[in-house]
Amino acid sequence: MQANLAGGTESLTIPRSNTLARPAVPDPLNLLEQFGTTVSVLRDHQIQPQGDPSMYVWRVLAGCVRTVKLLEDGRRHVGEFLFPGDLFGLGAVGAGDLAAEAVTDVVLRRYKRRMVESLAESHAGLATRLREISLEKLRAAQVRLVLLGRKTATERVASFLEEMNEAAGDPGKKDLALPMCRADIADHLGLTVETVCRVLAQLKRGGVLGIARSGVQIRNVQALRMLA
Amino acid sequence: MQANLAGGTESLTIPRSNTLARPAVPDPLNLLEQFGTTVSVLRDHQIQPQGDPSMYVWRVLAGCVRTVKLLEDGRRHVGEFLFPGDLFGLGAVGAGDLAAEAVTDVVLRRYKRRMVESLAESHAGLATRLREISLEKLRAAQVRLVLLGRKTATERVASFLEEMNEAAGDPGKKDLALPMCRADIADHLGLTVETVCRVLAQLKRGGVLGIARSGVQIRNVQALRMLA
DNA sequence: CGGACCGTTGATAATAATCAATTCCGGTGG
DNA sequence: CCACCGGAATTGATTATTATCAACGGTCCG
Repeated sequence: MQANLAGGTESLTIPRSNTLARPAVPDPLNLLEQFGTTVSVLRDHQIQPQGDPSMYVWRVLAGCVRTVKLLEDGRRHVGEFLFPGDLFGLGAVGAGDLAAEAVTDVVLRRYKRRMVESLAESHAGLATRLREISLEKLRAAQVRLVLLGRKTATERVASFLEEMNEAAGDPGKKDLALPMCRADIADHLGLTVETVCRVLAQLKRGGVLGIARSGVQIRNVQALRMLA
Repeated sequence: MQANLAGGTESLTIPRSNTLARPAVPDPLNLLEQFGTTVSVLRDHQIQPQGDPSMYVWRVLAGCVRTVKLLEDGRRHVGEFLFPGDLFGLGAVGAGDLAAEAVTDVVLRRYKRRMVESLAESHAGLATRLREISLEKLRAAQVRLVLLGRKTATERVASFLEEMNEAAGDPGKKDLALPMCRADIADHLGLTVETVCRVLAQLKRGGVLGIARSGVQIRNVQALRMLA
């Protein structure tokens, strides 16, 4: 299970910006572009191993990435799902000794950490932007701490679907693709696969969702928000 | 429940550094010092309310602070405990719409957010330091996500005690003061007060701990580490 | 067409929550 | 200084939620 490198594929659309709208102003992250390398990784293959000193910072161009921590006894934790536009590996792969793996076939842009850091030293705008991103991730982590610490299984699943739906943008569309498998979702929410299935089934019975193999149809946005 | 301001109390020792050793080099955080105001807050009083736009960045000089999120239905989550030397409020009070409250009587140093940010713009060293701190908090949050998502009650309590013990420094001393009440610990670990008590009692029966009202004595460091 | 893997559903067990007393301190006022 | 009050801590009994164990169905892929 190693990363599969590939050249080519230079320009790709990046539909999802991981912070708020930022219209005309050029994103300081673009400063990195010229120093990046494009890398492709096949589905379920590892991008960066757990416990690595993490020489690189990555940006997702296409596909979906998960960060994973495997405990000694086999328990697994999925930290976050990353989509096009998202950065990871800023601090020990999103911080905390996690591995990064491709959920789907993935195209990534890779930057040398040293280079990113020296560039940030000399360019205040970039440094600020990186700090913003870290804080945004911190904020997200805090929200998830509440989720894992105090929410029920149903609330967790509902919150997850909401989050994925917002990440997908397109507020009109109610067909939500879920590229990750149930086990990934379970390990992300601190539940078991079975519980995730049961909650989904229950939401379906309640008319809130339609369920397909790799996605859901949101039939009642209101109800979902109430539950989350 | 409002913050009680107080002048005076200019210089205090700050025993705990919130990152790794940093010997002769002057900490860029000291740049902020001249712009800070010292504030005292009484035990259990609020330092900053939940949902505040958070005009200030704070540093703990003495005492213990908790960040708290109260859900609509009364469920409570304690984000982190902060000790002398620790910074909070960098992004919406440690990020994520949390309130900050004094666990004990507390002395704080307060800095205007705008000032911190403009200073960071012009001083790369400070910007880097702030980014380091954010990443350190992010790392800690990731570890806690695994804890809340995948660990048992016993593992959570053991991990918590270890963490507090390390934070307290002084690796020789085995008497660990716990300034926060059981409810704070429970809400930090995603458990109930009763479960925390029961786990502590069980650890005591196993000879791992001695228990006092506001602290524990660690009798078997090995065992505690195993459990965590 | 077959097989493996993922998802789903069912039955049972375990962990932690909830409900309910009771005890233990710490602080206060007599 | 001591008795009392009140909140926090502890312990016990029971319940609820979710995990675990097990079986089955469907679908995608070779």
